[in-house]
Amino acid sequence: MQERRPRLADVARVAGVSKTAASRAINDGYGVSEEVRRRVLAVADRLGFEPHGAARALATGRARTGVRERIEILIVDPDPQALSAKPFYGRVLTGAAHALAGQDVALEVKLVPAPPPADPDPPFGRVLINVPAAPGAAYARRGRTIALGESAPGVPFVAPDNESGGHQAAVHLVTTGRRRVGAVFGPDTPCARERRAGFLRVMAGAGLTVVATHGDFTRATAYAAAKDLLAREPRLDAVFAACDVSAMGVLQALREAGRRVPDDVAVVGFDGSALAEAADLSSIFMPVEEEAASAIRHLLDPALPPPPRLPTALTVRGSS
Amino acid sequence: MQERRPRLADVARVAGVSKTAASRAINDGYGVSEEVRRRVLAVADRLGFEPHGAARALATGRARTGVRERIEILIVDPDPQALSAKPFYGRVLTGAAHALAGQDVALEVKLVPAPPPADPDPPFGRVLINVPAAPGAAYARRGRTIALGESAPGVPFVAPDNESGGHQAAVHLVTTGRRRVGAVFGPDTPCARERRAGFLRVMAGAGLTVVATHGDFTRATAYAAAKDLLAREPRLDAVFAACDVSAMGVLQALREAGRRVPDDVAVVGFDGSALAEAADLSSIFMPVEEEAASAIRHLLDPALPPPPRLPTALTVRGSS
DNA sequence: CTGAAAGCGCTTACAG
DNA sequence: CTGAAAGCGCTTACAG
Repeated sequence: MQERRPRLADVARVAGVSKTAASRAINDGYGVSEEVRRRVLAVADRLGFEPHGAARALATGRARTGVRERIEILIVDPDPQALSAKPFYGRVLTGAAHALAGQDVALEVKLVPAPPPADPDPPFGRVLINVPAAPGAAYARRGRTIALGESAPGVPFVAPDNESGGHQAAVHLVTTGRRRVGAVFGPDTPCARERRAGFLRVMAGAGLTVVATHGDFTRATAYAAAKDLLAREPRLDAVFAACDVSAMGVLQALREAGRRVPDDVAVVGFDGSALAEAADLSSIFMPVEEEAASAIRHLLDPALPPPPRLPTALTVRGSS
Repeated sequence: MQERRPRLADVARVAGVSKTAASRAINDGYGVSEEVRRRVLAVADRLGFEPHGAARALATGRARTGVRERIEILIVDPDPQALSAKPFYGRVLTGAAHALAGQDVALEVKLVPAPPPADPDPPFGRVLINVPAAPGAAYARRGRTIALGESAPGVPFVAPDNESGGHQAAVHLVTTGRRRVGAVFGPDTPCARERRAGFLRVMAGAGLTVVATHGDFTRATAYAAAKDLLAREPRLDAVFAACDVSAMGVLQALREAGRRVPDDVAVVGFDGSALAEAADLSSIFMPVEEEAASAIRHLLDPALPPPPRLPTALTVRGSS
């Protein structure tokens, strides 16, 4: 037996009123006698009536369907395990979820290995992460777009003040008396370059030269890099790592070399993720949650301009 | 000037054909001359015509709107920073995103402090995380539901074989010659109890007593707990922690007490998250991604039964 | 307060 | 191949 889904007309008929009255009773309840309202609602409930979203959307002119709007977090990362391995993404989702709390806007997560082509059904808004190229137009068909970190030219973005973060790390090391400083910088990306610039500016100002190598934000590379630094400067008394994961590799290399942390060598990471907390690692805190929340707020209300660079903060823990 | 969105009628008029022809040209392209098809498409493109999803859904009778189906990941966690702090959730999203790849089903993330009441617009399917009570009916109105870890009675769930995981950790420690074993177990939850049971079963079998305390899966508590264990058994040569974060606290307490890891004391955690990798911590790997993927596959196709307990695996790293 | 009727934008038998 | 017309289920002026 066909269980036809009850329509508004069914409710109206059973309740003995017009569709108009039924509709009003079910919606605002305005302009119907209490008596009718009660009866209609009872019938609707008994029949299990659920308004047809599409029909309603069509009638009201709310262009998109009756379904909630959604904001898409588009994560472009060739590593299929990215969401598992990098705390960054979880933090983004946290910030986004908070900014969306009570908004009745769905938060959709999309994890793709490469920037996708145009979307046939664009969302209300989207947050781009790691979208480097210049697809510009492809993302502009509907809704607003904002990136986390610099993206294609013309795409507004929000980012932490990396330069100042590097600055803070350096000041911390210098003011705590470190003089033979090493650094494992990141790859050749805007954010890594900024961290590096801020760090070196202070060191240069303090008249200190830095034993430095480039890393790729991974533990293994940083581990090898730290061994290299130690070989080049055995009296090393501090290491700045461009991210917390790198810092973990540095810590291990130092321990294996018999150096005590922080007594012999201080270590400062960058990110301020849960990893730093768990490993008792001093780190430059990046306000990732706040970045994401700002991005969402901008999407929700374009009148709120994308914020300028968000401030980082030094968190001193047991490693320095 | 009002930029009215072009309708099918506009396209038809400009192309000099009927709405019927225009519709066919735009949709299946079946039953229209090549000539007309081409012209209609050109006009549609020039006018920037985009079919109105709701109207289309209404006309075709596809009950739900024209929008993609979605699967909701409902994370219930009183900690608003949960997504940032606990790698577990990120791993769940990774597994879910993979299982959904190429399915045209949206992955919606919902982070709430407490189990929500019934949903007015239930999704196609949902994955419950940390939903303890017995809301049963509230989640059953539409779509299927599956939980990660035991949930309300009657709700199917997928979970790792925690008992066997505890077993693996114990076997590892015993077979590598550890004899004065300590443990920082978890709180009074099914999964922590299972890990504990598996661990103790082996130890009892080996005739070893375990110096144990209860933890709460946090670093701070584990840190204190480890100090306590050390006080109760100074010759401690191994510690099992019920999760990786706890293990980090244990590691610190051991280092501060001058114990070398793994030479003096071996440490094994539980989770196998990125944290263990970064900290070079031996750990029982929980197949979280796989759990989530299985859950999604079940939602997508109920014919695939919720899998039985998924196997855990020991990953030996530098701490044991 | 109440209801007949038009209309939201599209699809699809049906007849030509 | 082509098009006039009905209809998807709901909302909302408009008139009573």
